[in-house]
Amino acid sequence: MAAKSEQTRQLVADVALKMFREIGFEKTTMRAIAQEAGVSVGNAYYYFASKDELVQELYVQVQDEHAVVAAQALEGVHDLTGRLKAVLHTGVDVMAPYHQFGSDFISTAIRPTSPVNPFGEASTAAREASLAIFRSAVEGSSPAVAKKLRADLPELLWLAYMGVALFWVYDKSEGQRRTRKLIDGAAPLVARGLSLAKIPGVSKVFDDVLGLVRSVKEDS
Amino acid sequence: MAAKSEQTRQLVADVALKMFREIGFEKTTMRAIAQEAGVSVGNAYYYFASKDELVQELYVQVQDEHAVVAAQALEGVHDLTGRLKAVLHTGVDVMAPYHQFGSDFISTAIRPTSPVNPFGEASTAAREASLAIFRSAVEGSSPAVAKKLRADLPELLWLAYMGVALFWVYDKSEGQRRTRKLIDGAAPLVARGLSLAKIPGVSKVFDDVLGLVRSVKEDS
DNA sequence: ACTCATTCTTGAACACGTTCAAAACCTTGA
DNA sequence: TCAAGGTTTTGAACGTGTTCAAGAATGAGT
Repeated sequence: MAAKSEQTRQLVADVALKMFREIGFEKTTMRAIAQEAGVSVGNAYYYFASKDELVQELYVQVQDEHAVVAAQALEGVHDLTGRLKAVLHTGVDVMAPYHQFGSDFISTAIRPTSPVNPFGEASTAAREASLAIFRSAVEGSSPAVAKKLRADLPELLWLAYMGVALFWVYDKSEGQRRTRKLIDGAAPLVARGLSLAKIPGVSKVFDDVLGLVRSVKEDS
Repeated sequence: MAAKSEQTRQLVADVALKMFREIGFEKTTMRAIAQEAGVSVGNAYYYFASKDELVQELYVQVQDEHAVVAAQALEGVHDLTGRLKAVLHTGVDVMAPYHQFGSDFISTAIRPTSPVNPFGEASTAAREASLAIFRSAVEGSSPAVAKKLRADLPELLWLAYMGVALFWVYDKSEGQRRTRKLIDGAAPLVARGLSLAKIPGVSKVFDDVLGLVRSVKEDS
């Protein structure tokens, strides 16, 4: 069976994630991971081409958990404000154990060549999963979001979520109180802002924003 | 005179910045800098506590140049759209020689403990200088920006500028065409969006946005 | 001119992420 | 049972950023 190989891989990943959580990114050296897992350094590299790939492992795991928890939190909530709050708060929830790790993570993730980069190739699956959460948050809301916004909104919200995550990393208040405050304040504002789309003067601006987003996105 | 010491410092900095520009961040090793400058590795570290501090040197220099060039470009331009474009385009201009270096720079800069972090302590001067540019762009515009927005707008625009810089780093189109497009599209939209503040329904939302920004900012 | 403290400079040494040739361990087929 | 071929594991070695004890150069006071 191929189980032995997979077992080693899992062992290394588990040990690494545990150490990331408990002592942070920098102190979790490849040598320390190997020693703690009872394998050689080279063996860890046989399964993970770089330390970054171990971070990627963490990223995927956190995203998966977010998908599950968010879906649960969305049940029975129908207004957009509530649905946004649900998705964002659960997002912060699943990241919480890694807060001290956050800055190193982002620093890694932001590099275009990193496997963890949320915009990059290697993270396509994780990004799609995350996008799907926002799509469901938007589509399931009643009263419904203006039709012309519905297509692009999930992506924009996801982008905003990246911003929230960035804010969270810098948030040194206890329990990241400020991030919670930001979410609670911003969610209703987004919902109200979107409802302004009915006002003729505003509608035009919205159209142009969407047009710009699309044109910049397509020209790649 | 203390000139000899300052001379060595400048030499190291100049060599480092030149190498950053020409061969990128990673290939510019501390050993290579030292060799090229004709000093020992330890000597470079006597003047710069870390490689990051050399990046900080670059950051400050680019900001200084931006201040000069932007002030020039603002002359004779009075509408907010034009002033925004001027500031943003010159910002991209001064960064241009470092585009390939950008991702490493941002990856360094985003770490809260880094001297280069634009939100951090060590960059206070550079950030203030950059903020001043946006303040002057807003204050000098006619027709004037709504009074209640005037205080907070520069900081928000600066934040948006950080976003533009991030976009620019990822922008692989030739000459960063897409970033230019984004600026040209976004500047008039911001101006038009702000003019909506007069509409009663919109005004309330604006107030709440500002309230949220302030409350999150103060609670630190 | 001669101290002596301060400033500047050196290069070996450390821990880190990463690589790689070699060894050890399977698994398969006869 | 054995040999062959593939998979997994090892640990020494490389280049990196960084540190530091030691030495050289400088300057101020006598």
